[in-house]
Amino acid sequence: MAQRHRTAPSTRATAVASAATDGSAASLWFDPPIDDHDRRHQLTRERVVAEALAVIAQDGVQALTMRRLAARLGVVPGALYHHVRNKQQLHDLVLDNVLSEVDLHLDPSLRWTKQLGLLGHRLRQVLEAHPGVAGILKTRDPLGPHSLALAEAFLGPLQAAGFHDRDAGLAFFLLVDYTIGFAVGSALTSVNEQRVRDPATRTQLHQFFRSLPPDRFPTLVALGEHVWLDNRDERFTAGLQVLVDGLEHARTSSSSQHPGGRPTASTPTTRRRRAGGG
Amino acid sequence: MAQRHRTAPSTRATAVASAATDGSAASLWFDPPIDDHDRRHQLTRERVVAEALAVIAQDGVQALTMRRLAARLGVVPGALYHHVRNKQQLHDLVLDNVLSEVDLHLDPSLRWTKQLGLLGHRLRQVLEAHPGVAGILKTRDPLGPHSLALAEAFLGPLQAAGFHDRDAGLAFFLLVDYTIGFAVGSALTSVNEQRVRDPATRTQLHQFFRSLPPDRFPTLVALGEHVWLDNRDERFTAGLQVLVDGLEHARTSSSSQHPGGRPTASTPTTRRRRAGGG
DNA sequence: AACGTATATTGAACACTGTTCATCTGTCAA
DNA sequence: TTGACAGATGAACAGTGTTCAATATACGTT
Repeated sequence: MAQRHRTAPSTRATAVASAATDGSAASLWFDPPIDDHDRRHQLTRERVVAEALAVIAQDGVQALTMRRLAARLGVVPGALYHHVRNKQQLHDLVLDNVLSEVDLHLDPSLRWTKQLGLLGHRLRQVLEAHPGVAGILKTRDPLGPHSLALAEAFLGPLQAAGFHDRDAGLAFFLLVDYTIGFAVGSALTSVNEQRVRDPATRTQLHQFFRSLPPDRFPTLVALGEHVWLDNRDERFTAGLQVLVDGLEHARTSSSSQHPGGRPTASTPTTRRRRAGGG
Repeated sequence: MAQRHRTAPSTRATAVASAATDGSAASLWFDPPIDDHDRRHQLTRERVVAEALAVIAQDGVQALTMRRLAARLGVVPGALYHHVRNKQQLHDLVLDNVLSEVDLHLDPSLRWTKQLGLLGHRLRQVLEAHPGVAGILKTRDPLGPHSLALAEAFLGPLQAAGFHDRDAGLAFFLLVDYTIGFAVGSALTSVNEQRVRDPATRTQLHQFFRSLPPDRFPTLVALGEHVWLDNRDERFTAGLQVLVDGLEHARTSSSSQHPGGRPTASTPTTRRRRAGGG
């Protein structure tokens, strides 16, 4: 009787994973308990990766442990290694899976600056939707298909805008380094993504900044601690805008005449107001 | 006889750490062997941190293990916990120690863009001199004194240049997020700092990029794999330059009239060349 | 229809990791 | 000389990633 509910072997095994929570009431009554028999093919790489994403979404990437993952799948830890070479590969798969969520479709009629800004925002949004996943980028090289597709999406508008090989590459890295650096979070200053929402952490930092000696950190104290915590969205948006503006400025000023030089020259007429005093 | 070589307690214990490899020949001859007696006060927090830095410099931050660190110090693992609360604090101490190497001195007569560029380069240089240490920033909040001093150093020229509170904060984050994001390395594309020098990795990536399907990644294949690996220095320099240019552009165009809006508006006269086709 | 094979899973183990704590010991002060 | 005390010890605990012989199962073949 265990044969009845076998799904078609060719379909994506994600269907198997969602079989228990299927909408049809029939499956609720007639599906045998999964734990009894038929333990043969219930584990798939997709199911492992999906559950890994669930663990990360629930308790962060540091909680993703082979044993815990195996326990959630109702399986012994060693069983995972038949579907995943090691934890590093699991990380790679999770990362590529997350990056696949980035919508790469672009309207070519938009300005290239707008297109790049859109991509940056989408990438950041996806990365921050899976807390901690961006941290994987620190350890692993993202050379999965979706990573490369993302790179292609960035490079397309740049090349179309007139950036040549080297300059397009540099601009691409600038955008991506910034976006990921931002998403990885806590870059020298901000607090970890997971902790930034914790009210205890916020009040703790509040007190911390109020206790700083103003003589050693005058500007820091003057600007206040809100710079640290508030408005992550605004921070990223403003930064990305400045960055794209800089790229546009670089494109218009340098027409790739200096192959080895800097792509942008300092503006000739530098009218500095209040440049002297404090 | 074990009393002779005790250094003055008030001096920085870094001197103790480098006593064995000191330049003076006298210490080489007259210093008694450390391992015999006098195990009483030979362990200090500074010695622990210094040895941790040595381990990181030698085998990377992942090789920094309490047991290994203890073994190198000729001590049992539990002994470390009398000088360091836990491994997180050890990371914090290491990080702050590294950041203390950043030279924060700036010539106020220089343009503010030049000052910020200098700081960015110095920060990156120090971070990449200690491979993997930048990765600590992913996990820990850098609120040590040297981190804050670094923030102060960035904020000073910005404020002097005319950036007001919020804008100065945003610009500061932009610079620091980018620099650290770059130093953390391997942002979506590049290879880990430690691996990028490995010739095997390079040829491996070379073959990998040559094997890519050109129909799916036309721009990627056209640009070639040299974009990935070559000239990290140039990548950072060009990116930082674009970034500072964008900041200057933002400062001159927006005179803080829009408190909630974007600091930079898109250029009104958009002359697009080759904007249509690919 | 029964058999043998291929294979996913098991259970246990190995070598690690960070961390704690009762115990011991060497040093300094009284 | 004695006491107190701070720091090092040794051992243990719980947890980590990973490997591997043995097992049990479903499938393809005969």
